Amino acid sequence: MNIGEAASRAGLPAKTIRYYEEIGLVSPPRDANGYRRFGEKEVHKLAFLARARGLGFSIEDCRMLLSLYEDRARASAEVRALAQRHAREIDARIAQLEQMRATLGELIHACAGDDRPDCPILRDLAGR
Amino acid sequence: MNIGEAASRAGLPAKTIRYYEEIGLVSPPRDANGYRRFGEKEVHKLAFLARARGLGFSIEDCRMLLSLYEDRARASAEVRALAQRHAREIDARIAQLEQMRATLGELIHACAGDDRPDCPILRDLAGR
DNA sequence: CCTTGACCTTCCTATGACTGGAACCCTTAT
DNA sequence: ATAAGGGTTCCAGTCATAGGAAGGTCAAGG
Repeated sequence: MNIGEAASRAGLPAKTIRYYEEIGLVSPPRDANGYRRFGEKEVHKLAFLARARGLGFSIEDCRMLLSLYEDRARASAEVRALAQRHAREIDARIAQLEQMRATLGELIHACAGDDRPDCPILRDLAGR
Repeated sequence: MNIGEAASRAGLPAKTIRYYEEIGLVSPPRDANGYRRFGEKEVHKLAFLARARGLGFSIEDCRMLLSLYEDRARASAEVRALAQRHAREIDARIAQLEQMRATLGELIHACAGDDRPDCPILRDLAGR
């Protein structure tokens, strides 16, 4: 199948698939006309990537996960460690966003939000 | 004062301040030797930017906030609306990260993480 | 006076993970 | 013959910086 069908089956834009080829995540063979040819295996790999990216793994993590996936002898501990490291990063990002959100919430709460110019949000930004 | 001191007072890298000048967020005058000269007002503005960025506002939001800040007649409602829009975006990002985190947590939980090759994480990524 | 070291300047490149667009080729149907 | 709807490459842009090279400026010390 061509890139368009592979894209819709894997749930990735064709552009992204070309990019993944460029950085060596996939290497579909070419037809005589130069078109990339995708088999089930490649589509499966692309879907794997789409899901891993959907879970927020970086491209380099995905590269690692793919190679672990293709290594039938690897220990699940390695995958688990990678996932745990990633989970901790997500936790940190959530914590940071929640901190922001809390501050923002206080400011919004304190601001009358009417047509008068006094604004605690700007007052806070201007210097606490 | 020169850029170095302005940077440490505002809590921003000098590189970032040059960038902010490039995109028109600040316009410090120059000394005869070509050095940027920062007064209290500019440093204050930079600190304002640092705090707004720290709350996750985009550069364009910051530009807006700055111009609202400098408009003594603006209604606080406008600032409040901007902050609320931003808060909703943060909420959405938190929700997305929490969704990821939950899935990841389940997978990690299901994975023995030992030296055997069977791994629910990879099995899930490979296709549910 | 000269040098040293800490500043400052501009300009160019890179990041991550794509996205958009131009210019051009291939295939199929009308 | 042509038009539509694929495909191809290559270049530029995104966001908000960070890193580094090459060179100008300044105050202090020998």
